[in-house]
Amino acid sequence: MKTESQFCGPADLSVGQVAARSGVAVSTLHFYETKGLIASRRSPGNQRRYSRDVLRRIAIIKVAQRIGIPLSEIRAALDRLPNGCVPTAKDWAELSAAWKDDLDRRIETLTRLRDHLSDCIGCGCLSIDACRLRNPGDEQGSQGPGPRFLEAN
Amino acid sequence: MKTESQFCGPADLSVGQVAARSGVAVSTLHFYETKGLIASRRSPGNQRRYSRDVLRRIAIIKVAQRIGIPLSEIRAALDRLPNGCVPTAKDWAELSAAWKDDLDRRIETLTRLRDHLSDCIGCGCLSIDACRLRNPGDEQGSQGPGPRFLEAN
DNA sequence: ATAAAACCTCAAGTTTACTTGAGGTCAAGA
DNA sequence: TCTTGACCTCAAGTAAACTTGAGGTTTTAT
Repeated sequence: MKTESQFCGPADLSVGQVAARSGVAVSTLHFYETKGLIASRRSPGNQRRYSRDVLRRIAIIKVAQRIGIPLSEIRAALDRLPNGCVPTAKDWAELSAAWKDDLDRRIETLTRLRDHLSDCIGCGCLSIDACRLRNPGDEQGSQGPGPRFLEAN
Repeated sequence: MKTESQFCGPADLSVGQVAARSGVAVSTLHFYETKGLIASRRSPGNQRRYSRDVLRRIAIIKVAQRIGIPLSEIRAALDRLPNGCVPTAKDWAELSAAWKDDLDRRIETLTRLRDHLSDCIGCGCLSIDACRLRNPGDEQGSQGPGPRFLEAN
């Protein structure tokens, strides 16, 4: 409140300010920086200074995370943006369109799973080789972290 | 193939056999056992012996995982079953009904997110405080592992 | 009787996405 | 000036769900 530049210009933001405005912890901002998701300049005293674009970038990151995109992919997507580190509305349009497809696929997968589940409720058919629920086929359903078990058939 | 008991009775299974039939790795079976998800008897030589029910139990675990239920909850659900360690068709009906609700909720959340995303594609509205995408509200979207950031507003 | 395949235990490693802590620096108000 | 509060850098911890490895025992097939 006190250090905000009087005229509402593009004054740089400190980590604390970015944290407050974006809703992510300071430690997370540090972390994102090490992961190459955001960047910062330094003040004479070696403190991080962000331009306001970082807020938009973080917004994009958070949306992507809610969709279920891992940080590595988010980073890759942001890296592919032609406009350096300032995502434009057009960039956002492209990203969000791609991610929407991703989301569509996830929703479809889960919906299919749900339908099978409905079919199987109460039927007791959960046999190892017969039930469709047991044999994923196209439905991947991998969204945890860590090494995933590769279904080997 | 060779050691299967001749008459197709309820002969106990070794870890390797369970692994082969269920599609999960031996190490995973060990792991599930330490987590209390499955149980085993021991042979005179201290090797694990499973009754066939374990296959059904594993089937249930895998379905639940695909739905997105964490192992801890799966364990809790299985523990709550009245019938000891052999889930009956009725048990399965109850579990799957509960999990279907869970799945329904997840699908709804993602669908809502997708709709917002569609609204926002190209509009460039991704401003920190205005956009609905940025302000989760009811949509939790937490499905990663590890400590989650608690949205503090 | 043996050799090879399958098991056993326990400790430690892996990935993702962060957080916590220690030990020290910078900036701003009283 | 001095005392906070905000920052900085590393290193290490956390949680989930497993995997890998070392060192040793059982089974099983020959």
